[in-house]
Amino acid sequence: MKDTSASGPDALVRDVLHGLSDGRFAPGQRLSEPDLMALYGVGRSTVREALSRLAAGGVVTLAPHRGAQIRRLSPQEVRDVLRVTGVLLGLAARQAAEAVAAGASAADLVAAAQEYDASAGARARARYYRALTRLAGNAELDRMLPSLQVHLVRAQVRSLGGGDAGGRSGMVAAIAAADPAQAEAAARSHVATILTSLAETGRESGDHLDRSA
Amino acid sequence: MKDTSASGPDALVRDVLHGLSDGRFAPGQRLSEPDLMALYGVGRSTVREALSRLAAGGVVTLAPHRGAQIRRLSPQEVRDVLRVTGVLLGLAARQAAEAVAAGASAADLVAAAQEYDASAGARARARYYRALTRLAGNAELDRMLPSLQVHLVRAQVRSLGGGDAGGRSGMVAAIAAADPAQAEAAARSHVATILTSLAETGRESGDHLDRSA
DNA sequence: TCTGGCAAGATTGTCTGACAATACAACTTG
DNA sequence: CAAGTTGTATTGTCAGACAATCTTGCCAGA
Repeated sequence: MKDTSASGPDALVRDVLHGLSDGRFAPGQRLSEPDLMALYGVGRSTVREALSRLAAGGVVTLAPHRGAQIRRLSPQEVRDVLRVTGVLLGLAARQAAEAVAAGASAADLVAAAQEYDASAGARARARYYRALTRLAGNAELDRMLPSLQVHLVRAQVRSLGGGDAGGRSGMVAAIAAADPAQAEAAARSHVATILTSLAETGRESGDHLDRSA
Repeated sequence: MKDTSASGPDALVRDVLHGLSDGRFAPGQRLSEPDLMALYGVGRSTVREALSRLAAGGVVTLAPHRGAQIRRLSPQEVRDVLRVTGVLLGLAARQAAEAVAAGASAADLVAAAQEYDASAGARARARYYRALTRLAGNAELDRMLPSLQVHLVRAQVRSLGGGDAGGRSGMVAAIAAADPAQAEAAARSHVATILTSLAETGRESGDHLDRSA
């Protein structure tokens, strides 16, 4: 209903991801093929392809003969995702700093980071990450990072606001200063901070129970 | 032709992956849907689903209206893959060491590593990695590591034999000794060694020239 | 009343056939 | 020989169909 601009399955995938951000889709929700066919006005092939891609990206789980549902992350899995995110972000930061040391400009990244700090929107975040991975110039990272379902983490733990901009800005500063080791360390400690703050809020406010189907 | 044991698309995906190991499929090779239909005796839906999964895993590239072909990695991309592999392997080693420190047994991992050193076969390697990720206990890592196209790297650079068992054994030793930092460092230097040796052989024997578009 | 099994319905997995859209190849023509 | 045009092959998507499987509600018996 939102973007009908892209080609078939892509539009569906993107809309589900957007829907995750703005609350139209919730973790645990079932996605039956007939529903999606009616909702988007496409055939079963297209729905199936889109679900397949979402499953490959880890956004939905696809149990045989039981359909697809938006993946719900246990607190343990959230921690796992964040740890993986940490090292990959660390590598991205390191390679970005190396690129700056080799003469690349960090201007785009700095600008995107500032914009992200200011708006804290999904759009700004996407731009920020894109600037980072582009500066890092690692195609493989580019392929892996989105599949790290930051979407899901965010959708499930609302407490992750725009906070801790300090850790991020420290990382960006290290990149701009062309200090690979420092950049990687900053990225890791940034994610580690999120991890510990997450553990605290989880302890005091209880975990999220979503009213699923 | 090999495993017809699994359910439809899975069998196809696995056979293509196996074919990459034993040379039946080569990077750059085109995979047209009619051919695969005839080869495996399945319908287009199944072929399409399998290709979709392979593309999601980065094993094949899927250009619109131009079909699928097995992805060919440029030297640059090989380096990218290896760097990502390095940090992820490092995280796995770290978490495995943490698990050992928390009381888990590294016996399975040690056994699998020895077996791998002895046989250097694909089977042993798979078992070794599985033992490692299971010990690490990080579901996300488990999901990401296979999608790292180490298959492609191996298919493209033959020089990656069973060599450098030293780096691996050092890593396993650090895990067994429950030393997370050392385990991660060992994993990284292990992959770094592979990377530099790769750069050398590439320099002396000429790189793979892909007449790509 | 509660529990266990059973049947009906719903959903998915896969196949077949079809048509439009696009890319690649060969051919014609100036 | 070069440029444009046509033809063919392949892919993207739809529609319908059927078997396999899961889920749900119901019924019989203790």
